[in-house]
Amino acid sequence: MSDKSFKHVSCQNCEARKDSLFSSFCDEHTDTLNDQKSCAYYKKNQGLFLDGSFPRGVYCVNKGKVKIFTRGEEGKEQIIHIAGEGEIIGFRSMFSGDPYTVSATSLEESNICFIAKEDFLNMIDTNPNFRNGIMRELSKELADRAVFITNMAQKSVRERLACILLILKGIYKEEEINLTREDLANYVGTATETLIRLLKDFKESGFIEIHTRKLEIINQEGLMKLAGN
Amino acid sequence: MSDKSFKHVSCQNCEARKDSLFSSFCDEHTDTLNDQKSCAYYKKNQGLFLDGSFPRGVYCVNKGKVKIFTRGEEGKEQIIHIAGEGEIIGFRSMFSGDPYTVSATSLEESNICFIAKEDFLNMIDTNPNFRNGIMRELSKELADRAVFITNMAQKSVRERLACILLILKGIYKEEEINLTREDLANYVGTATETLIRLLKDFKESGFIEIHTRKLEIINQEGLMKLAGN
DNA sequence: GTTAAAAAATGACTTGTATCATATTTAAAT
DNA sequence: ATTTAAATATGATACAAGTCATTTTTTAAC
Repeated sequence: MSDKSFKHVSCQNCEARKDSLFSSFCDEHTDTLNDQKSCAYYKKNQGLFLDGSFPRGVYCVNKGKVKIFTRGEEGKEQIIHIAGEGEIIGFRSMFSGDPYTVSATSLEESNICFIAKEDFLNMIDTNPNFRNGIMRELSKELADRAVFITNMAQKSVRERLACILLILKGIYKEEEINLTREDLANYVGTATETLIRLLKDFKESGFIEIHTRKLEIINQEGLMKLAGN
Repeated sequence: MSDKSFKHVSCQNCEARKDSLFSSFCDEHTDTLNDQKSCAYYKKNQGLFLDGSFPRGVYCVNKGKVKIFTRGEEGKEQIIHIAGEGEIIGFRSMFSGDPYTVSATSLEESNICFIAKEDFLNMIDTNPNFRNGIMRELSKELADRAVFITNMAQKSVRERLACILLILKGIYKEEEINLTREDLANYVGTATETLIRLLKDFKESGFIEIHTRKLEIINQEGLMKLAGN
């Protein structure tokens, strides 16, 4: 609604920071971060950055959700990751000097802060703790993507949907999962029609409840068994 | 053959180092590296490390090829990457303290050096150039894996085989591609039988020549067109 | 050189999932 | 409230690719 109300968040009191790579910052570093960051409101489906453009800095999600995706040959999206509160976005591209290889778009009304490239790189250089956190995060994501590749190669769409719903449960926590069928299909890696049929099936099997667009997981155990990892 | 003949390679004269992240090392650093590294011969299909075990250091390929893979639910391998000369293997796990999430096995007779974790981490801490190289490499691989995921989700097996053959061309250079049909299938993410049928088809279409087990690409243009990225 | 084992190849069959067409519901706009 | 557009849902059909069974070829072992 009111853009203004969203705009000014202080890093010192930021709830999201506690779950972020900035959580280890001392008071002094936090003050500096707060001075350097700018904060912006994003409405639903607003782009943060586009594949091919050059990175000017990193983004940190204060509130909301952001999809990270690539586009295949015919322009079809493949969602690689959905970032929630506390996640830093786009730092992979900080180190290479190359343009973005993925795009990022808000999935709902979001409040997202921005840190300029030079400030971010300066943090990396001067704060070994932070740097280690970033490297750990890069490694973790690399591992996640190896699993993702393996799931794509070896699991059925049905199994992959179970996997993704569990991942989404971790992101949406107590909230209901709120994605278009198309986005969900583009995350699972299937056709929208197939996804819709499977959701119906999952509902009838008692795994989920469907509240119009929103999904609620009601049998996590069952999904885990189906997902198989 | 003779294990001994393989064993002692000096970093100073190492051809592979020129294509590696160690290429920027000054003479002094190279001498230190040479003192710290140990060198070992691996016969074909010998494991370097296994998923689940704890990393003690990193490996650097002097000669040969190494497959990096995960295992899916029923134990089927999914090859994530094939490392050639000059590549450093297993550094992702250095930063997290977690066990390996992938396994690594030599694909042919190989000569592979080893650098202990503490020595490697010390290089990272004291050599900003090297550290930046490592971070750039982590980022690059992250980007590669996003593309891999998208290809898995959106391309046909036929298209994926074309992609993988082009990647292998980049790794094997002028050598013929020398992988078992099973390994190749586990890279493309398909059944071995399907892969064999497609290879025959590619041969009949004039894309490749098959010399028993070894593959030679004779129409790179055609494969690129088929692969579509 | 002969034998045994592993890898590669081929055939027959089945099925999961994509595609295209169309209908219905929900959300947005006037 | 009505209209329009977007999202969701369902049905019918086709085919890429998996699975299982069997044969042939290659490699390794003795």
